Amino acid sequence: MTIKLYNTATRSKKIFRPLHPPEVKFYVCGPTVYDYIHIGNARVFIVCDLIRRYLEYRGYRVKMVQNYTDIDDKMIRRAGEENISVSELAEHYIAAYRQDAEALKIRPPDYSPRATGYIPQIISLIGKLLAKGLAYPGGGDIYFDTSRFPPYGKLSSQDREELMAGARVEPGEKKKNPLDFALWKEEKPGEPAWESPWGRGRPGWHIECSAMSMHLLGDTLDIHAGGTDLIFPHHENEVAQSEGATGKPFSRYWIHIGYLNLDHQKMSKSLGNVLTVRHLLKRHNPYDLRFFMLSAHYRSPVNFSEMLLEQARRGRLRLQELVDNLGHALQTASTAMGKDKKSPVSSGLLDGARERFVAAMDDDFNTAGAVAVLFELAREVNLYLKQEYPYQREIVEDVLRFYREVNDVLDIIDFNSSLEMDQEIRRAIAAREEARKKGDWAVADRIREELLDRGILLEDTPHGVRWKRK
RNA sequence: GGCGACAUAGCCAAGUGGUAAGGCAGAGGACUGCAAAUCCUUUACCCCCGGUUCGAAUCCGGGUGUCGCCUCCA
Repeated sequence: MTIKLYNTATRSKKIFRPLHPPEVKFYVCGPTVYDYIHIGNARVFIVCDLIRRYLEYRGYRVKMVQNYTDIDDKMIRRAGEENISVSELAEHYIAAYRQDAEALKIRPPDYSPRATGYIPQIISLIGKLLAKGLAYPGGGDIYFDTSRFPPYGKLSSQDREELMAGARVEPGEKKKNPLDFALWKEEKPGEPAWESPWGRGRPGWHIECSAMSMHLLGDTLDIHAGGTDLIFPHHENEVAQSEGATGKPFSRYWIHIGYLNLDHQKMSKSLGNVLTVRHLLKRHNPYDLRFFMLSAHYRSPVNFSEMLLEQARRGRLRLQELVDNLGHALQTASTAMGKDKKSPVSSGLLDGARERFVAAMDDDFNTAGAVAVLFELAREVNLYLKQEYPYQREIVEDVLRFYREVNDVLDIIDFNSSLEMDQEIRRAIAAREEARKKGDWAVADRIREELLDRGILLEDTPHGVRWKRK
């Protein structure tokens, strides 16, 4: 097993070696549940799910944790605007996230902790940092003292001095140093608060991830992932808190997923160009969205537009067609013994494709390369379907099995797209066949048109009529 | 200002030393009653200028351009 992955911490691609193979401890920074997730969020979650699936495909046992941030400034502000409690807001958007994720074929993680469910662990972690002199009280808040943690800035390759120069100092700050960040915030009127040894209050943003990941996965994770914008300060701060408290490496690998822009612009509330998954799924197929995401490398920034999605849709259709056609071929395939040695589809061809698929994916999850392999194989298989008849059941099944196998990882093809043959449609098709036999093209074409209007597309193959949803 | 990423055909996109995968769109052809699907053929001065090398899209230096982070944005 030689998967290579790019580690943000070392800025290089290295062979992946988890601490205790075959187990992989994988933590993903999940959504702040103050709104519906947008297409950019979706990219992160789709990619992380893909990484998990691929690691499992390669024999690892992945223990995956993805949190919900259900208490922070944005949550409080939003709840205030909607005039509901923070926990009501959280419940609503957690449920919404689950629906969206399921629609996008994102498998649920093994654990989905909420920050508010880990207050005791957070308090104990802060206590440890205070005891070690890495944190200090400022007013009723508790801050992490970045000056006491020399490696600060290592993950994001930032120099402390430079960071200091660029840092903004708010008036009325209770920090000693502009880079210090809040571990615990003193209670403010009307805001949720919990008891702690240093008064009522709530956790800062960064501490929750450290507390939850270490509690569920242990002091050292194998992989920690999130969007690139989390590198600094969020992940830098997590490293400081966690390694400061335990003295052990926090995560062996850091994976950061590139940004998704909308018409070359960052999505933002102020520009009013936020595209939610919910909105997109009304008009688009989830497989098309997934295929779009996976057609570029996860680290490169990608642009999103209706036109690009349409382009992706047509490409994906090629693979979908292939699988549909194979399903159709299976209906007439013979069970003749022994494979035709001269067949363009030999088991060697499939093994070769699998090898190249794995090689691409092993190389830092090169999904674009992996998909290309599927296209190349598709051409060979189409050639077989075109030239060899009757089809041999064993060959058709082998190919289908292969696509099913890789699709367990990528999930870009719908294997349940064939539908029940409706009585009425069956009759219309039979009537059309009758007309065609008589050479009555006008009637045949009219029936085809009528079915097309109803979304049924007919294809006259040399081996019988096929129909599918348009 | 600091840190970092990226620049490959009309479009999307792989490719880290040996004269450029794959997809979309386009053109031509085959198949078809016509379609659809499919197959075949076809489309690249790899941003610019230097350097290293027998040889560079790929390494090094410089430039230009786009973008991200440094503001609790995925």
